[in-house]
Amino acid sequence: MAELEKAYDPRGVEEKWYRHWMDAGYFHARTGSGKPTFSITIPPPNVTGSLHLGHALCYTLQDVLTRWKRMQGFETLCLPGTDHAGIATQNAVERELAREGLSRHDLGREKFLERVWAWKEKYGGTILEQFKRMGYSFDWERTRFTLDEGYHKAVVEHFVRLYDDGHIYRGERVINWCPRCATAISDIEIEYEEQDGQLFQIDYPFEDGNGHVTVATTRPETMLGDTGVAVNPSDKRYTNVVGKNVILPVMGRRIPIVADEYADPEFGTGAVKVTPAHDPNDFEIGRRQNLPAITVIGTDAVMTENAGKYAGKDRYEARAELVEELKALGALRSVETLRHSVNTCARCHTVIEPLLLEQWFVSMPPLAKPAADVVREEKVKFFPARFSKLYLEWMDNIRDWCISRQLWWGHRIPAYYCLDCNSDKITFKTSTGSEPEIDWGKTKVSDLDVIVAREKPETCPMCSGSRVVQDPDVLDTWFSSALWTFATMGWPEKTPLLKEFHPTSVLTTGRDIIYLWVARMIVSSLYFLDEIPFHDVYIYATVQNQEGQRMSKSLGTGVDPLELIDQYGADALRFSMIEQTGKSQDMRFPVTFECNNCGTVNQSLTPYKGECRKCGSTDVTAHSSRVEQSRNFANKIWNAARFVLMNLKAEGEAEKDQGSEARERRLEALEDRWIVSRLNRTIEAVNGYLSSYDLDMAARALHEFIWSEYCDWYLELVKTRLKGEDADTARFVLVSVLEKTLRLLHPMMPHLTEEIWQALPLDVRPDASSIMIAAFPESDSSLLDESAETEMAALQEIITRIRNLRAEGNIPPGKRVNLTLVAQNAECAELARRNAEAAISLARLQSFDVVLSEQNTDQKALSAQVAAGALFMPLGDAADIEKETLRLEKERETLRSDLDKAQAKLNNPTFVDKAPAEVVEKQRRNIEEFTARIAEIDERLRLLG
RNA sequence: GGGCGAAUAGCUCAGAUGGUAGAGCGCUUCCUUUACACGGAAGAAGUCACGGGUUCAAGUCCUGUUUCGCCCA
Repeated sequence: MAELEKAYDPRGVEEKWYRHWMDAGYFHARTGSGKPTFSITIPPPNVTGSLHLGHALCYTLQDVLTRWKRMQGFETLCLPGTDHAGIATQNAVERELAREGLSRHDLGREKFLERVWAWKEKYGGTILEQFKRMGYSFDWERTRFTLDEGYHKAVVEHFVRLYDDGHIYRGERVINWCPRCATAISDIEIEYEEQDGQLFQIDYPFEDGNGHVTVATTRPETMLGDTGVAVNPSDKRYTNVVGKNVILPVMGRRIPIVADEYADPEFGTGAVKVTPAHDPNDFEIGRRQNLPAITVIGTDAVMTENAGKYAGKDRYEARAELVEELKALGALRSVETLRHSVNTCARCHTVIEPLLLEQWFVSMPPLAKPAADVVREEKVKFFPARFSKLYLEWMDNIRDWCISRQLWWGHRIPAYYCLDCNSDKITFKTSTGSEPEIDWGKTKVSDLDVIVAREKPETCPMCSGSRVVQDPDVLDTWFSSALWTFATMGWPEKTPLLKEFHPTSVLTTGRDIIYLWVARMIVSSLYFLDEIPFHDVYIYATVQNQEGQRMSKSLGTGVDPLELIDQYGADALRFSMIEQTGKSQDMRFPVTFECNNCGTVNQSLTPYKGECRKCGSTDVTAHSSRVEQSRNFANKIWNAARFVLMNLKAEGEAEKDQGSEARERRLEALEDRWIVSRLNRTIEAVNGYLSSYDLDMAARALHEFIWSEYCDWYLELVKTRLKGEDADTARFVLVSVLEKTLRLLHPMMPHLTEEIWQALPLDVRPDASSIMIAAFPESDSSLLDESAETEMAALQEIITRIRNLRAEGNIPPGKRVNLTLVAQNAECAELARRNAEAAISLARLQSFDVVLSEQNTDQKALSAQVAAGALFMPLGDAADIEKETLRLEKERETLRSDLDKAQAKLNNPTFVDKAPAEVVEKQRRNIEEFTARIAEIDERLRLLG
């Protein structure tokens, strides 16, 4: 066994063990093992992604659960993968093209897709490689990508079956259009942003010239497409104008006033302009009232030819000019500034343009019902539970889902059109090439005869012609992610993997994608497999920076965990994140970066590159007091292990023992019984907390046990014994507790625990080639020892109080002093005598006298009360009488106040009457104790004179 | 406008089922003692956001208010 370094250095160690685990195939889940299974399909990060602390938390939690279950003997699958992320990835590649002065249209669909695949091959694996540095035990042999061949088959199957079952339809709706991304997006991919805007009130004159109605809008340019004005049927003000016409200013179009419930009499003037082509609500009004829809803004956010003289102008330019014109016409009644929420694209924050376009939709309500029920019936459980309410509210008010995207990167919709059968309904571009190119913008797809098929038809089933083209759109990325738990396992094939590992055990994810993803996975799994996709949904905390901003690439607040790993090690990062995850709290995780080149200190680096924001140097050091704290913890464990190993080595060879459990039960020494009892309580706590996803509590329990009990007390208590006759037992307990603790800690700090564990003598370890496949400890209640814990607490109090007296008395650390305990009773005296050696050693005493009554007490002494009695530390002339007097008086003061409070309670008849007997009894004991202590102090003060 | 969460030591946070508030960092004093200075010992520090209520007893339960964050419309 090599000599361990004085301080733990994670570098090298982490890499070494990770490679070892990979080579040994420990991460790989086997089918047919017959063991109970535990499975996770990790939320696939975007292929465009690079790791930030939010990911680090999410996947660390999953790795902890996975490692824990694996050690418990489950056949464990943690399946990794990435998501093709339609818009994000296409954007990234388009940006790259733009730097070459090209657009995707310059390349054409096929060439562009080649570029994206090349880009994916180059950068798409980055985040997975970063996961390896975190130590995640994912089954890399089963890594999936949402666009790989088998997965695509599943997506097509998904679409075709839903279509055949009548759940997918084409339709014209006002959808959310992002002019910058040039695609439709779903309702939940828009974000509301508070912006300063203006509210315009515009007069629409009656066609008969008698007055006008006033409407209000924040988007005046849409008025060019108005085809009506709606008022509430119950609104008395407008009863007699319903059915009359007004003249749309500027356009001069005659439009009717209609009665519709949508108009809110309380809001504004009670009359609303109706623009069916540019507002989803207006679209509904238009349908009900038979109003035409006139599109005045195009997909490029430029006014169309229907916008009259504003045709060809940008939407904002048109707005400004139109407002001027209305002003000149006297139709502009008022303008007020208004802070209102504006819909923006969640990806690029461009203001969304609601447009009337033809899209593919999934009709959600019938699908959502069973998915809501499984949560209501707690077949799928949320942790924390309150998130199920959020889920149910959304599911119960579900709307149809727009699934087509006008992108090239993604799963192309498996819908085909025969050019011959539809020749009269298709508009062709005037193309010079031989192949006729369809102008999809001018072709009304819903008029075409459609063939939805798993594979492209060779010939048209109607006319047997071979000129068949595929729908140009691709599917929403979430449409494919919805299959993640089972498509990754081979669905639609009935694979053994699917049979054994689905439903998965738990989904760990952020609350921001409960709707986007969690809900849709439940829907799909129920629909296609008739089973839930996962039993539990564990929603984890959002990681924020010092200012409470969410960590995100686009905000520039993302912190690359690898910077922290370089500085502190992966185990330290893992542990510090786990220990800080709360149930309800978001998690602030401040990190500062110091540039070693220019000295700049700030809280972020250049996104993606990890460069100093000022000088661009990559020689940057990350600092985080949180991670540092866990690094210190790792070092503490390392050194405790070093101490244990040194002492084993001193004997020449390890302890041989027959059945450590049996030996644990025969322990006699207080500290042995105590530490074994505490360990078993910790094991119980850790298993319990992990079961309920309270990983932070589990981490805290381990931290407390290892540092404050094993290191601070057990190691110290055992030191003298290691030199004596009982060294053998001491060594046994020392090493067996350490060994179990390492296994208990392994899921959180995998590398460190493996490194130490492998250094332990073989005969103190379970029979396993790696700690990661050794059994996870189970609590043994027969080893819990209440009396040892009580006695130890008394001993700890005595030692702490003596140390306190030493500090008060300014006694040099090396100086041994005499000490007397006047014991409360014979039992306490016995306890103290039993543990005299420990007290002498840990409190550095010359002598420790235990007596039953105060006799010949040196007048000049410091004193303190403990549960077992009163401690006296004679100081002779060295005592600082004045200081001690002051201290005693202060203590007496506190005691009196405590006494008064206890007395007041007991004087209250209702308290004595109603409070539980034990609570009343405790107050009685308090009074006795406080009174005795005060008397004691009075006596001391008298002696001190 | 509706919903959810948060407010506890200088900072960041813990505090099942109500019974006199805890940790880490920071701070003060002492210590390089043979596992660890990435350490040890001791210590100071809190009207538990605010107002009502329930209760013998409220950081904890109920209710209202304020501030902050997030979600939905």
